[in-house]
Amino acid sequence: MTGNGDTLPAATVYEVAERAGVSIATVSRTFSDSGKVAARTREAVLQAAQELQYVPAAAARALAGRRTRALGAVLPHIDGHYYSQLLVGFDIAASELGLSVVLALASPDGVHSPHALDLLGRVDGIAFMAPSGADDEFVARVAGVRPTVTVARGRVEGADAVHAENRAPARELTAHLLEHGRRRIGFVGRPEEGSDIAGRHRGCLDALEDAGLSLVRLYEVDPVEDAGREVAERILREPIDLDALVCGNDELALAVISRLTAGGVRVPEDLAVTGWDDTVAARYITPGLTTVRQEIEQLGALAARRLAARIDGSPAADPVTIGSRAVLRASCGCAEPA
Amino acid sequence: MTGNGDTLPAATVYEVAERAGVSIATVSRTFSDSGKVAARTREAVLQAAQELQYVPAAAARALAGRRTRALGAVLPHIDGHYYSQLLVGFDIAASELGLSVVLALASPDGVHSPHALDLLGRVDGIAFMAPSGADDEFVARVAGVRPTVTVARGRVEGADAVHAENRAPARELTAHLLEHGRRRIGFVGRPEEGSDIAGRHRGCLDALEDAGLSLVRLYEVDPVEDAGREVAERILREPIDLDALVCGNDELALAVISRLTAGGVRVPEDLAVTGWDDTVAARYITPGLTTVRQEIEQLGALAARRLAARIDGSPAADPVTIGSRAVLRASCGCAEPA
DNA sequence: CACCAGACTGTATGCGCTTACATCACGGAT
DNA sequence: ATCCGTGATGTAAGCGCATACAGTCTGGTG
Repeated sequence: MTGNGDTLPAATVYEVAERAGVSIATVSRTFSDSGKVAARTREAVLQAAQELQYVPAAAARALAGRRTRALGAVLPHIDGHYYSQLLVGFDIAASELGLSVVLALASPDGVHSPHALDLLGRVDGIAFMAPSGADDEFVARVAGVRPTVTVARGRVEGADAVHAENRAPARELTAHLLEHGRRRIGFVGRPEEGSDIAGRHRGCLDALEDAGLSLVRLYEVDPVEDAGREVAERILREPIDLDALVCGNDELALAVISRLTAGGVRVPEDLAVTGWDDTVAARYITPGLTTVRQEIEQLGALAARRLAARIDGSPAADPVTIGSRAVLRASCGCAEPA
Repeated sequence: MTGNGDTLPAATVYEVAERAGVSIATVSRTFSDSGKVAARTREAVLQAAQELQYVPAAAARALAGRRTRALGAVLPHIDGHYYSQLLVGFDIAASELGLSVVLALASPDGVHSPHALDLLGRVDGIAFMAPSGADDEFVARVAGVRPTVTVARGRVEGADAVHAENRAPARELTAHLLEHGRRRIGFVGRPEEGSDIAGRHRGCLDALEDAGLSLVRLYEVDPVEDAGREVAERILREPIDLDALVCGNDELALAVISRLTAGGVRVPEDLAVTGWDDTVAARYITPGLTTVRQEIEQLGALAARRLAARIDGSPAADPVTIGSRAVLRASCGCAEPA
């Protein structure tokens, strides 16, 4: 038999109060440090609490205080750099604000489990970090009843929005390709209304227009490896006159490069390729992947802070955007650095 | 001005009860489907609830029901494949059991924010997914008062434990290296008591012993890219007679290969290298990284289910281990597949 | 036709905490 | 000496729900 198996009932304010020789109100005040407790008393309470291993019951606090002190985070249940960083930033910022984070992973297509609703009863505000999709309606509904922030999604009435910069960097990235002498450019990714990839697509078109050119081809696919491989295969099968491919994210770009290279296409000599996100693999593939790095953690932190502000009564604010910077490696045609 | 800014106070059982023409007990029963409600009544309640956009307040349920219906997950705040998958598995399993997940990220060195304590007041059970470290004491303390499960950590009295298989696969992997004719093998990673990497190290030694050999060198470093690069640099600087390197994880292996290759060492011809985790980059680097793949999601799911069982009264059970399988690519000396 | 077992539903209590409001002690101002 | 402001603490009333216990109503039995 390992351990005692059972757990003793936790101490309550009453027991702490009795032990410290004060009333429960004083215990409560001590733990919510409203500053209204004399130093001596405070010490005594803390001491008693420590001895009893007292931890305030969040449920009771939430019920009495009418706020849960928790934030909800909805993201697709896929692993990967982007969402991990987002979540890390969100959690750190939330915990700095004294808020807990409750998770609600949605399936990648945006369908929520019935428990996504439970979330509403658990938190003071919700951040939607999954890409726009089947849950648009749900988001709008939530935004009507709780402080809500969307992360890199289409605009929702009543919700705050935070974004990573897409259009301008995409424009620069594409312009960079043009400087390398590329002229026949294709884009890989589905530019869905309000999504990150739509912004990247737009920026790519901007640069092209600046140069009096137009996009040779749009491969409208999901931003996943499989889709990237398929695009590469289509290119190998029906060669078209393309000298650069701007991919909506690194997953696509990596798969494209890998498959194309295996098929005999030289990257970047025959075809330059760029990605977006600066994932780990981007710096291990050959040639190194030229991509865009963003402070996704900051984005997550921003979301948490906006939510907290809304909860504290601030009105919804204008969308906020965080910056990004290109990481030039070899896949665009630059010389591989030492 | 965007949105109404304010949120209406949420509906309660009282309002639903009144609208449906029943008592609050019936509303409560309907939502906790204890099966004690007549179909007609149930319909009426659901209807009323829908109209009022009623969502049960988790805090009140928790307080009255004496259980939060939430699990806590403690993991280091680093991004990466492994922890994402773990969390995804944990969350999916938890939500299938009707439980929410509250996050508590600890800094990578195991130091918890003061808010890690809050977690105790918020959940019915806690899973520690961060590697053993500065928080060992905290884990033991939690295990004394709440159902607790450790994931890939050293044994803790009173806590359940789940692990991924390490020793046996490491033995096989090393044996595979021996089959390739390698004899002078080194290990990269710090084999800390009870950790995954300790198991891998042990398995590596097993295979060596089986063959009457011994480890040529142990590079005892943290399992991160920087450390891998430093090991590679040390090897370039002070060449030692090594023909294979078993790395504690992919991060190390990738960094080692990358740096070594840049320094003129041919992998796998001069030196074979293996990793662990089968991260994304493992299949994009050249040569493809031979590594071990594990169903980390399953591990997370297992943790959630054990916790739920403990909460429902089951006693602590014996540690559980999930399997794994080697993924042979080219870095071990195998021919690169098509 | 009286009686009883279910099957439902209602009443009432309390989960552990926050927070208005009341109380009290104390010291300076008048 | 009296009055009153100030700061510290206590009192008590819920917060929204689960649930034990007590009805109420049906239909089947003897």
